[in-house]
Amino acid sequence: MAHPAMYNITSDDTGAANTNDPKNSTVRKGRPRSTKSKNAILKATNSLLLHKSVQELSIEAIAKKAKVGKTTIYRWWPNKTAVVMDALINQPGMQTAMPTPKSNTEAVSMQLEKLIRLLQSKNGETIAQLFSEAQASEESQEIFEDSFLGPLMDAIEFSVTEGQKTGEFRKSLDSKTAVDILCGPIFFRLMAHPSDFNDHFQGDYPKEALKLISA
Amino acid sequence: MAHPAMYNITSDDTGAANTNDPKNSTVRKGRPRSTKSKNAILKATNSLLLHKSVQELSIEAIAKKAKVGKTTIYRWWPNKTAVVMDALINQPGMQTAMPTPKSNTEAVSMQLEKLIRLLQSKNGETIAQLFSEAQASEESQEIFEDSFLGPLMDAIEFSVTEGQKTGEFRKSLDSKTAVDILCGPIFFRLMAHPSDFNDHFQGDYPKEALKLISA
Amino acid sequence: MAHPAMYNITSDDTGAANTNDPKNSTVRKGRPRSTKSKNAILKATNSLLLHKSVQELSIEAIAKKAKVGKTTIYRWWPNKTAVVMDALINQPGMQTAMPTPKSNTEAVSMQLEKLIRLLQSKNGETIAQLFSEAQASEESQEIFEDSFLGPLMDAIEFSVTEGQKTGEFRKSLDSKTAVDILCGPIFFRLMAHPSDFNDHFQGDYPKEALKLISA
Amino acid sequence: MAHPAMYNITSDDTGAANTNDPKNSTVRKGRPRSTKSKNAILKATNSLLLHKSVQELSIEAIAKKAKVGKTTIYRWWPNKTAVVMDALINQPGMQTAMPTPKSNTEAVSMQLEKLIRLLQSKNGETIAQLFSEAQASEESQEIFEDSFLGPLMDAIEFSVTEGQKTGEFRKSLDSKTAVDILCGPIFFRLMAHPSDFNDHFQGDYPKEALKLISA
DNA sequence: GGGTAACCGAGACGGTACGTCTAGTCTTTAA
DNA sequence: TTAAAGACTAGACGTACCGTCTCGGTTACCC
Repeated sequence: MAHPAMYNITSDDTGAANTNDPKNSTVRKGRPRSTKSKNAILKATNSLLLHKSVQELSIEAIAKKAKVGKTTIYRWWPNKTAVVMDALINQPGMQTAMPTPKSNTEAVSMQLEKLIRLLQSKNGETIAQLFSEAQASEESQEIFEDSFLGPLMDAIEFSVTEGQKTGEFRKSLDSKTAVDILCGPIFFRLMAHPSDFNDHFQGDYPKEALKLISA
Repeated sequence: MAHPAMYNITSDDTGAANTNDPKNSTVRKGRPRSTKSKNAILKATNSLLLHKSVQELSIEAIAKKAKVGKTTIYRWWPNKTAVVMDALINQPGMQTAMPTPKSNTEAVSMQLEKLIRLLQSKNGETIAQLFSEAQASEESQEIFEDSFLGPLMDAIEFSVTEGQKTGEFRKSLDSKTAVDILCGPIFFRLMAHPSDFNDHFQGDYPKEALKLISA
Repeated sequence: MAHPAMYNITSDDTGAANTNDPKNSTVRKGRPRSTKSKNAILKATNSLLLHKSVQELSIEAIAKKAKVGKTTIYRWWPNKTAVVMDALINQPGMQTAMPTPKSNTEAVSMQLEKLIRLLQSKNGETIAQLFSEAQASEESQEIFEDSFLGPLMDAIEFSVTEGQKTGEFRKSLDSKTAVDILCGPIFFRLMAHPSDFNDHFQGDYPKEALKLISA
Repeated sequence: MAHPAMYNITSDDTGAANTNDPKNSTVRKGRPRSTKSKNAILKATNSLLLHKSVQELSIEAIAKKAKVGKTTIYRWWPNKTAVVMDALINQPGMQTAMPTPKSNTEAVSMQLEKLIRLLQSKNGETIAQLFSEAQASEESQEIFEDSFLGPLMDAIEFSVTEGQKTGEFRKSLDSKTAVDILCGPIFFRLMAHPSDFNDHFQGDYPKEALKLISA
């Protein structure tokens, strides 16, 4: 992963390296990355996503809208998926914290509900499209996994294994399979029947899903 | 759906209209569709899919490989998804019949096993890519739904509702949700962790899945 | 020139062969040429020429407008130039006879006036475009020469040589050069400054031109 | 005339704008036009014209031969006519200067001879084809007029009016008509009887033509 | 304060593929 | 045999983006 900024989620790439610590081994010479340009790019991307699908989006259009050179985009993100991923994550109200749960059952339930809520928003469509982009290229796959799917699944898997230890969930299930059983139907419905997604999944599914894995 | 051949699956479009029945109101005038070209196109598509993803595939490349004019492709299929879908379905050994099951439980089990087997082959990747293409355009979505996903899901849903009537499966589950619960994890793993797909899903999943919906 | 109808001007190709004389050695078997189609093609061509240039015109468009198969056109005319040439000539009021002139001077004058009148009509533009088409292909060149330019120039050349014999025109000029001198400026202005064509050429030019060659 | 380079003849478009004058309001941003590509395109065009007519020539073929993207051609020239015109003019030995004439009669004679010499070369055919292209489209017409025909005719017209003032040429002729009379026959023979062009026109015509307008 | 280095915008570059168009040919049924 | 209909191969059209490059300029750090 040679890209300098690694398109990672929350870090403020800019300026961080140019601290006043003269011993910092990663002192950056030259003109620092422009926060203005970065923000313009992410903002333009989000704006374009309101009317276009990820697939319809072009780097060229983003650059034009953001009044930025194409090279500036390519310098910091390896491909479209990375830009969109970053734009998505940097939306306001994206990193809402969860209240600490009382049990692992409650934890999983809350996590599923959060996921469903996320996918029901306008962003749901975009995420489905990113998931799709990921099928086309190894590189996009990795980004989607690292930035979105991985953390999400890891958190759920953690709660599941914990719940298995406490006896809340049955141990016969492989924890990874359990996560597939919990999350699979959600993504599947999102992608296969997007119009039905909101209808039935609202409050019902998490409860139902928990039954599937509870002891 | 204005396309003449409607990219439908098994029908032999050619010659069928020019029967000996002179009263046939749909007598086709003009030169009939060339079976040779049709086959060349489907064959070329399958051949190219061995080394390329659906997204990398281009109509131009298919036309070149099949020694066919681009217009001939555009005349009969509305887009790439349709061509690939058709090519996939017209592969040898694609329409294998299933033995009649003894119970609805067995029926669902067999259907899931068949699906998993299908997705484990080289075609699995292609299907995942078609599913992805479907996210990008309404038109592709429709084709994928009509030609692949719809029939498959309908068959499973039928077995599920039958099983609910006989008491094999619990009635608390909406039949559509049940299908999502059965199929979702399969597709999810295929797309999210393709490398793990073969490992764990072989024989285990269908049994496990059945537990989820059985009474 | 293997084309059966030879796209020649005035002959009524149709029916002529299928006379009632059974001993006619050139009896045509099979379905006779359709006069209806022929007329439809020529009419469609003329109609399309009202809004399009010869270059913009396509065989396909003519066939469609005339409700005729493309093959029917290709069977009887070798190319677009031939069709347009034929359509032009078969327009009503195209073969107006000239009154017999009193002198060769008058003959040439009348011929030039007729030519100018012809080129001033809507057909003038079309003729310029046919002249242009002729530059692109040998075949079109031949058709334009045989059907339009040749006869016209021959007639003028005849009058010129006659006039040279009678002493009306000076003999120092090669008769072919004389024709170039008489006609060249007309065509040149038509093609180089079409907008100025009508203005100055109306009645002036023939008189002026005659001075150039008169003894 | 929105095209940046205006396909004009002799100017060296490249770099010219980036002079050392810092106040130059037309500072060129971005990567400058590639002289290499420009030359490759013109060279390829000339090379292809040796074996093809202008009409047979395709932008695609030029791009391929010049190893250049099609867009690079479309960026700088509005159409095929413009490219060919530019290629023609940028040939070596195209802008040969004329010796200063002693009289207007001599001037016109020299101009006509130069024109005939030009049209007798391989370029003659190409020019006839460009003249033809110009009949088909308004845009091409303008380019041909501005780049070739206009300057040529203006120069001759100037000599004619001068000659009329000095009494060398008769004043009864409108100067524009005079130019048509001088040049028309040349172009007419070139286009109507290209095979006869070289034979008769060599040295005879200019003298003959001058008689037509001399006092 | 001059030098060096990485950044920035703008936009041209070689390419690939798009979906449309037309050419001229071929293959069928009907007249 | 010709006509009509329309499918066929072939290939150019002009456009849109791709990811790279090449300019003139800017903004930091370093000596």
